[in-house]
Amino acid sequence: MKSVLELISEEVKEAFKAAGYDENLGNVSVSNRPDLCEYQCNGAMAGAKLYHKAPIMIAGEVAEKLAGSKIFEKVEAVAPGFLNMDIKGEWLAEYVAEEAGEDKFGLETLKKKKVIVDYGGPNVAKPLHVGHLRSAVIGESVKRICRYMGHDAIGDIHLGDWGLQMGLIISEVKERQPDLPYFDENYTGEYPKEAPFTISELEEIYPTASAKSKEDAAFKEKAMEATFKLQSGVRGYRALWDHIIRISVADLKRNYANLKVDFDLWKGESDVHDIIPGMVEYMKEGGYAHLDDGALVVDVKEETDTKEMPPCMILKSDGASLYNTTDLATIMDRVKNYNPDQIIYLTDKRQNLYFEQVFRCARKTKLVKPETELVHIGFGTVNGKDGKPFKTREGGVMRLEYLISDIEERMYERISENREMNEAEAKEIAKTVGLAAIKYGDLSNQASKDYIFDVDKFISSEGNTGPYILYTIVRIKSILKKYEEMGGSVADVSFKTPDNASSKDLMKELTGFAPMMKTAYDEVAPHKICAYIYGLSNAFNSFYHETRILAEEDEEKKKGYIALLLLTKDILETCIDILGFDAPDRM
RNA sequence: GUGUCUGUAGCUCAGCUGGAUAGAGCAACGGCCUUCUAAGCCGUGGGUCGGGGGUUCGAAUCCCUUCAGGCACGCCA
Repeated sequence: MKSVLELISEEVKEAFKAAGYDENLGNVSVSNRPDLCEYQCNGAMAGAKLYHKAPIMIAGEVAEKLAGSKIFEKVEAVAPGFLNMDIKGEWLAEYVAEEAGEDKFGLETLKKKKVIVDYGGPNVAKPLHVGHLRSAVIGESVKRICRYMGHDAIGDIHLGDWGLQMGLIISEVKERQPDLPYFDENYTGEYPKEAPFTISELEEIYPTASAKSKEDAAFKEKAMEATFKLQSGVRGYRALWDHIIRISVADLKRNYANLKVDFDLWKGESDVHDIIPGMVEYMKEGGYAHLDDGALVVDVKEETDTKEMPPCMILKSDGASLYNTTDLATIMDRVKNYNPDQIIYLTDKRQNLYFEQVFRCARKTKLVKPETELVHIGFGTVNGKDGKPFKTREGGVMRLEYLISDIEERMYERISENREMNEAEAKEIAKTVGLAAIKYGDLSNQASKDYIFDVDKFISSEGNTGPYILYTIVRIKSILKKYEEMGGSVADVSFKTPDNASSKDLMKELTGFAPMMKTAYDEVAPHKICAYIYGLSNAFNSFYHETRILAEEDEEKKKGYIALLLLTKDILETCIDILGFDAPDRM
């Protein structure tokens, strides 16, 4: 379905043409002076030079051609050459009615692509912290945007489950419980089904081991050896590793479920371990890789580069693989198993250069087809109110779990102050609203920028916040419920010509959904969705305060209002679902 | 040093493919609940768009330059 702007532009272009000018001058935009008009076209000014004519003359001539239009209520040429337009409420209502009847509110979906979204990226045996929030929250939304646009998007968590950290944990476990069968080289029996540690012990073991390795060279040596043994497939080490993964993944699943983030694939670095030797061999044989300072590298410099571009490292000088190796092997694996048209990575933006190297390397070595899109979305840092990376009051890393429960607690207090409801329901609502507050707080900022994690601001329901959006939805739900209780049927409503400024404004906002989604997808910009629903919520709330909906005596008018409410609610709920959170029924 | 990102109201941020008087929210101040959720709405004040130059009829937006800050630059991930 064509957007309002497209339809108006077509009309205005036609008028430019009829008046003897280039029709490309007829592009229309939403007015930046709502006090003067609803839509504007600046083409006359651009055309002034072309036709050696005063812009106001051109605008005047075009305005004349638009005189009998079925779309416009008002068209005027204003100095120095603006073409100002208002549209007819009648036409707008018809458009909105059509939009409401269309699948996805008239959004034209794209030719289906297979997309892999690589996000999350937590390390096993380490608790999630604020740093993991952005990848999870933005990644989930990007995946949902892709799906809404018609693509087949697969989310992969891409666990960090294979490096030195695993060796560290194994070594520490060995020091604490040396008698476990995993460390007995002569042991041939079955290993225990139960892990020798719990998740909370595991979460303590890793930092302890990590700290120890920094001070104790001998311990680090052991850890590296353990890593090597694990990677060479030593039976006991693999069995112990299985326990670590199983316990961690169970915990991660619980945590991500709380965030309403779900992955289709729980793959990790370990999954490509076996194909690395083959890939390295392929790169050597193809003449792509060469030795440099003892390390195996692939040159990724290009002639057009204006900056230094270090080579992409495939193997360290000691022959060990590294992050690059795993990522390249993962690309190879994904091409083989899923044949994606596009792979999207979400990581901290500090890895920009790194991913550029990896992508260039993958292309140069023909791991991917030339048309396969490799995209890195680098996001900014989460900062505290002091503008420095977010920390607890004590200066430590804030666990995501605690952060979330703190916010839930505060939402619970708010609910208890405002409404009478039983504790169970209040807790449930606090959870829903709290999650929306966090996710919206993150997503409403541009992904690539750093942002300030301000809990007070996020949980507030004033301004561009999650709770404000939810409150708007809850309000609508509440009115619709009452309408049905009064005997009205939501199936039996239809849009009416708007009878005041606020209902017309609301309708205009509603027409913006499809173009906004297209932009949010093109620019991979969830914050555009936030900005849109904030504007829509504002428009609705203004309308709400000006209009007595249920008390309206004219039944037809009332049905028109209800139709507006329904569409507003549908669009808001669709948007928050794409952002990755829900609205409660009341709050 | 090279590259890259950022700099807009006291604070947090939009706007950046050039258009009219640069927008929101918070904070400050003032109004609006016997009526559909006041977690709301309406209003007031508040700006050298880091600085300088250029292109243009017209610049927060494009180009150059400069200042300040963040980040990245082969054996970490």
